[in-house]
Amino acid sequence: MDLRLLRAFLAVADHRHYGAAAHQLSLTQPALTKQIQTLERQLGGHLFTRGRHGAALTDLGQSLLTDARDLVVRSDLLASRAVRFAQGTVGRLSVGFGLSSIELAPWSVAEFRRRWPDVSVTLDDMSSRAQIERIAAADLDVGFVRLPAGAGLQQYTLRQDRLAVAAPSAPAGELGAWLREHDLVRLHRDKGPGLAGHIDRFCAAQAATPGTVQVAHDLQTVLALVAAGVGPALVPASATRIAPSTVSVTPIDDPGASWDVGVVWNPEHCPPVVSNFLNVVVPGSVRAGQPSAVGNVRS
Amino acid sequence: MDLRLLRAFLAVADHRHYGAAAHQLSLTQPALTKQIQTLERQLGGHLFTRGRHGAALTDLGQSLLTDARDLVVRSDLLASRAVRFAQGTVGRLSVGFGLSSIELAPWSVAEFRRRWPDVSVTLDDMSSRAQIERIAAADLDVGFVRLPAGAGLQQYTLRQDRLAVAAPSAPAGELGAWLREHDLVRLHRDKGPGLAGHIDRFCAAQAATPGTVQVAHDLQTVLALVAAGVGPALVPASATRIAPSTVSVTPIDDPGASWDVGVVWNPEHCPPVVSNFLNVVVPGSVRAGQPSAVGNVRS
DNA sequence: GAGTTCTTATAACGTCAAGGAATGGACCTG
DNA sequence: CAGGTCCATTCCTTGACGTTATAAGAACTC
Repeated sequence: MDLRLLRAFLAVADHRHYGAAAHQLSLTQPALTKQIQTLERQLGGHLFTRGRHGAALTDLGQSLLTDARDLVVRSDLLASRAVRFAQGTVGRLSVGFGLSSIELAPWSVAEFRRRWPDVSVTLDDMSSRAQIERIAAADLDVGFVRLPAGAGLQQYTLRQDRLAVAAPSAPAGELGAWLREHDLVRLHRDKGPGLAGHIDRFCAAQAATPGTVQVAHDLQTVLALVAAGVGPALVPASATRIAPSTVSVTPIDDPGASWDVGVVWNPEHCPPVVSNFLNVVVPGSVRAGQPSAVGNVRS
Repeated sequence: MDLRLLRAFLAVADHRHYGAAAHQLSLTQPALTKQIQTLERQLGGHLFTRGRHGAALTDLGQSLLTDARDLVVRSDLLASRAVRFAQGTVGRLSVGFGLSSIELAPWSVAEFRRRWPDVSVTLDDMSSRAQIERIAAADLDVGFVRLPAGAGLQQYTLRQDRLAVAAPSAPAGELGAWLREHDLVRLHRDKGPGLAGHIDRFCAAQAATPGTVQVAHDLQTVLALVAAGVGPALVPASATRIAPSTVSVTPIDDPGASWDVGVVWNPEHCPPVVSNFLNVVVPGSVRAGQPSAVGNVRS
């Protein structure tokens, strides 16, 4: 069953005239005649009764008509959907975000949704480390994470973040000394292994090893505990926004306290939707439209 | 969108191996490679990631898979249905019958239904004249009628029928004299114009012009009126079976009282279902299976 | 790490069928 | 009967498809 022959059949059925049908198909009449003859040979029966008034459908032709139309329409739909999918106009995209990107991800996703409304976007909240693992496994498309991402992945730095002291009042005196005198409210390691590691390294660099007053499972709670006077905490400066007004957040002005935040993706798994998303986040970063092009489209 | 390419795509998707897929398609591997490349070029994206372990579907391939399967299945269905329709294995058949063929038609149709269960048969009850008109207009496929059918139609004689006298008791004496002494219960002309004409001609040949006692609209009623003593009637001898036991039916032994009954069809409109039906009615009358064949079926 | 063995991709070539131009033939119309 | 309108046929060119042979790449083996 060749769709080309079915299209020929439908054209003739519509026009009831070989010449007109051939013109519509950009063919000459003899070519069309041969196509219809081929189809009739394959089916084993005549599709049209030819006569002075042109071509009229036989019973067989009539019985074929609706289904043939249906099939041709479906094939066109299939093709157009596939092309749009290949262009990233439709499809699915999963985006990861976490502590490091509370402000970055939502905006990017909203903008992407506006530009590509037919792509369904999934937002997943998880630690930078988990994002990176899943991106490497091609299980997640892109992520907003604490950099660097690691080998094999591509990244783009969007901005910097740094540690800040969250306490009822700003710490007085030298920071290292202050740290040596306080135990900290901490975020559970699993919820932010990158952050935890960073805090450890920074404290070590300050020659301090503060203990743990209490562990919380999200940043909101950490800040609430700080506000309740349980103890101070080291938090990302970007968390200022979600801090209660009774908590003083003091960014730490030290190179060792800062890190890069950016978007990460897997160059081995970069379908058009991903390229399009990256172009929203970092305009001009990736050529858009046909990143996985395979040559010229003919038909 | 070429179904051949979709089949290639599905084969590779199933086997995840070009060689195996090519074998299934009775192709060599390079040919299959080219088909997939063609499809990928048309869609504008890769369908498979090729590697040591064969070919794995990309997102694009995955998104195409179910719809492609559906389309291919539908095309196969369409083709097989069309072929069976062309062979007369499925389809529609309208059969006409009337007074002349009360016993012939039902048996033929029943037998045909047994042999070709997927053809839906419509039985239409109408006069021979109406059947012939509709057959000539290709509005009815075949009919069981009083012969001859007329120009342009083909017919086959199945048996003879003749007039019979239906009366409370068999007519005594010479028939012509008897006819001249009785008025008749008659069937409405429109219900059996052929029969009515035949009766008129026969009576005229017997030098009788019997009047009309009463007109009924079906044969059953005519016989009931006879049984009720309203008057005698001339009816087809084949009507014996439906006559009440109190009515004596005496076939008339005269060449002028008999006629042929047979099956009629339109040679200009003789799709396979019709040929198949005729083969049931008159085994061997028409070559079965591919009466409207158009050459050899290749694919 | 060189060789082997899996893959898929490419090159070269022959074949066959699709399409175009010209022509034929059947049928109606004036 | 000439002219017009259809579809069918013929002949020819071109290109697409498939085959054979070979390359190229990646993952094992020893």
